Amino acid sequence: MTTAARARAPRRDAASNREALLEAARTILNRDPEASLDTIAVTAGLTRRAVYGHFPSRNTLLAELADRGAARVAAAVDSARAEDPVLDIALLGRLVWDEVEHVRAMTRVVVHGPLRERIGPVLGPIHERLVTDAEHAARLGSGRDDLPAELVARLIEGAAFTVLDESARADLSRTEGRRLVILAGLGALGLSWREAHALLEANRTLLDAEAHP
Amino acid sequence: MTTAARARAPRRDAASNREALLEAARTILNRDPEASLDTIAVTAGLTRRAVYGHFPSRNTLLAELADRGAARVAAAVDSARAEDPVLDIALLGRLVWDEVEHVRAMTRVVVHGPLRERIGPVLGPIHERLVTDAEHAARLGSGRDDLPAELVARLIEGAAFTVLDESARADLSRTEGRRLVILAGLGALGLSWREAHALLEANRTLLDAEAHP
DNA sequence: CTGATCTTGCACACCGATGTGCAAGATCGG
DNA sequence: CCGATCTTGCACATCGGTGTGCAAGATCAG
Repeated sequence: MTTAARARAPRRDAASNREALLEAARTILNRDPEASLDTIAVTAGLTRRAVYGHFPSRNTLLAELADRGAARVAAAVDSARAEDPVLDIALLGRLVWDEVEHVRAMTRVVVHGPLRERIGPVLGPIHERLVTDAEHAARLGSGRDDLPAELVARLIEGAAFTVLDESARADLSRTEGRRLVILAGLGALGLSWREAHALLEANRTLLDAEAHP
Repeated sequence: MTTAARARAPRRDAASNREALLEAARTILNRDPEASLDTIAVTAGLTRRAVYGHFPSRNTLLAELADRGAARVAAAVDSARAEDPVLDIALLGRLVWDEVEHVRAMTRVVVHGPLRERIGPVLGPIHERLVTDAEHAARLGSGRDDLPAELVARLIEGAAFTVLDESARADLSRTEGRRLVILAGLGALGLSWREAHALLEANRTLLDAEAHP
């Protein structure tokens, strides 16, 4: 950058160790979101002291982890969109679910903790899309009209988190999680369970392995 | 108890200070569940050191707080029961809501934190009642049949916590909270929003000031 | 092989929290 | 008023965590 360029390229295990730290943090924090830096370092095969050779502080590590996750979710969310608002909410559930189900226990902490503001640029648009869908569905008569769309969107988000908790507790399969997060979301939107069930039957791709309608 | 009886009755401010500590803990912990013992003591008009004259440890204080809340919830829950399972779930929502809405932020921490086992005897029966209602409703065709009753019960509980979070965020009124917790619960059970709405219209006492059907 | 780069192991300072000991003081009961 | 009871203020120990400094060693690039 400035005057003195590096005399030599960095050792190649520097990058791999850095990745190992992020990977270990992902694993450990998903088990215990309050885990100490030492636990993370040891899991990565390093010492706590060595961490500070890669990250200036604990928070920096966590921030980078959150950034990566947020980027993946953002890309997934932008990859597809449905015209019908009810279908779009189901689709949104599936897209987000696929990106967060492998960090189930961590998700709530990241979204509701101090890192929330950091991933705000990702969360905001998702929330707005839910609000738009909710009021669109209400106008069409397919979604509830007895609560403000803003509130409906929050109920749907809350339902998704409940499924996240439950799936971490009961160790649900990926497909079961998809189904559950969609059913719970549509229930919050005001659909009867038969309607939600029928929608899933009519759109089997929502549960399929790789679907980008 | 044993040989040496107290020479004199305890000072009357001992009891009142003890109550002040519990009251302060309720207030402070509801704002910040991680609040320090010092904050609680000062709020009660005492010193941190004085707390140990009433409680042997921080945890003891919290435990007594949880016990009192649990006792109130247990009494409320046992005060009424409806024949129809759907109506019973709505009723249950209202009964519990009225007892916990004044400690909104604290509820999730107590139920999901280390004090959970302490209030287990209260939580257990409520959960069982929800499960029974859910499978009963499924048999009648009024509740969802596409998920195990155990899971449906958890979704209903999760919906209630979502409403709790939202009500703390948006400072909803007591009545709005009642309505919301019932609607969210019935949505998780699989009712359409029109059905849920109709049920509330047919049972206005669910939202009334003092109803014991 | 040489030397830069990375890791380690120790040390330390710092922070915020809980829990105790003890003496002096304030407060209330009889 | 006397004395038991409660509160205070201080010091201290303990614990677990983060962040740094420094020297010695391991590791890898060239």
